[in-house]
Amino acid sequence: MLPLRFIREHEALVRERLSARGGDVPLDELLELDNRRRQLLTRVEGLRAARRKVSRGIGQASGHERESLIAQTREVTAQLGDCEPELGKIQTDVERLLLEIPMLPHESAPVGDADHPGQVHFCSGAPAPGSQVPPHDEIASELGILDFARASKVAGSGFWIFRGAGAHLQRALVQWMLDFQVQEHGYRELYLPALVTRTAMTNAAKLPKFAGDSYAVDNQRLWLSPTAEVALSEYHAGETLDAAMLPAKYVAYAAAFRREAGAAGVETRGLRRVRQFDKIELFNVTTPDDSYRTLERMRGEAEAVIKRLGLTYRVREVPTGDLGFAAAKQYDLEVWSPGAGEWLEVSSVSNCEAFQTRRAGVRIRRPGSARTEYAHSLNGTALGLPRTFVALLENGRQADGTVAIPDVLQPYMGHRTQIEAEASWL
RNA sequence: GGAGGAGUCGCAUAGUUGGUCUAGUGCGGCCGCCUGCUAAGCGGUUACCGGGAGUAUCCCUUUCGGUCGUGGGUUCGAAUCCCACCUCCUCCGCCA
Repeated sequence: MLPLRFIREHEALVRERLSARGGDVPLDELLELDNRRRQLLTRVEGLRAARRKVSRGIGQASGHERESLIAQTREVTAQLGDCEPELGKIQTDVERLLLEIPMLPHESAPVGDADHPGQVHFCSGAPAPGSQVPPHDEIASELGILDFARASKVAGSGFWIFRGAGAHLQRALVQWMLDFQVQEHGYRELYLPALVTRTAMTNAAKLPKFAGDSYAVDNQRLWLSPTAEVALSEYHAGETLDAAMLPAKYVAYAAAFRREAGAAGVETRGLRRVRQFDKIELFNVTTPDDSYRTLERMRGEAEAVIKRLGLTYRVREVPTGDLGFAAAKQYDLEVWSPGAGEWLEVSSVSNCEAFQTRRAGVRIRRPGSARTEYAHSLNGTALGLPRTFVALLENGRQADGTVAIPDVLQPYMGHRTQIEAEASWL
């Protein structure tokens, strides 16, 4: 969240930056409440100070003097009773509104609405036109490695079951992607809980705004993690980190759960939009002056995965109207799906600056300095598994119907070079 | 799931007949003094959030309020009493 004082003191800037995002933000209501809050607070604090001053003498006093002092504080307490409840309500409301205000877009983020394609930053090569590749779900069912019908019996719509080489290929992807980030880019691997607290969800800025997009459990006390980013951003909550040890680089393999309410149709066919999917998440904690350099580095670390898999891809510099709630700047990485004839987002890399760390209380202290400041946090996918799987099937499909396995994955697949049709399954 | 115990300013602790707690002490950290060097010693300092004021753009100074796991309650007044919840520890039960 944004600091209230910053909003108050830089109202024009905040208005301008938020308008680049579009959408309604309750800024007027917030500022009005804050004004009232400060008036009341000054009054309440004055009364409390007066009460404390008198109250301190009661211990030593006795007799009439004591009675008189108690009567005085009783009077002050009565006055407090008139304004403290209102102050409490206002503070609750201010807090609630503050949570609804998104991160300010960075000045370098291209201005535009959600339908704006953004700026295509880099393209590894134009997709081959007029391709005859069937969509991934057809390829997969020919091979017998993917089963939607049975998955819907088990869990309803939005799920799938991998069989045989399909399951193996996903496992290989997970293993390789983790090893790659650890070995090539110096990441530390974490394994995280799939259930996260309401507090973690709120601090990561997934609540209250996006409550409807996630699954709640145990009377909303816990939530099924919609992304490993939630657990990762809470990992250092309440800690003051040594700035000399930064950046902290974490990689985690985790399932992500999303309700995807109302999503159905051609665009969601097959594996493209599902309610449970695996991904490899990158997360960095940095000093404020290093976060934009880190953003570029992380984009490169995610791109490297796509390159090694030999996929056609592009990088979108996400326009202000399409930024994530907590993101000041964001890159989306998209791979080409020849079967569907469209770009599929397989990664999103964001700099959230201090938006999450302020909520979670992640601070840093620089060597030799007594004071602390908020760290910056960045998250990125590298990569989302199902859509990567789609692209691998469609790009790797060979004339005989088999699918070539990328070189980097072969060691993880028992040195097989291709996937053939699975035989003898029930 | 059941029964006990515990949560205090980085760490360790003191603090329960409610008011001299403006939370003490030790360790660690930081600054300084002393000192061929180091160690020891001596002195000082040591959290976070928020309001006000200050020739101060979130730094700083000062003042006030809040924070003793979290949230309520009792009271003129709560670290201290009561209730709920959270976390950890011990034991029992159950379980991959």
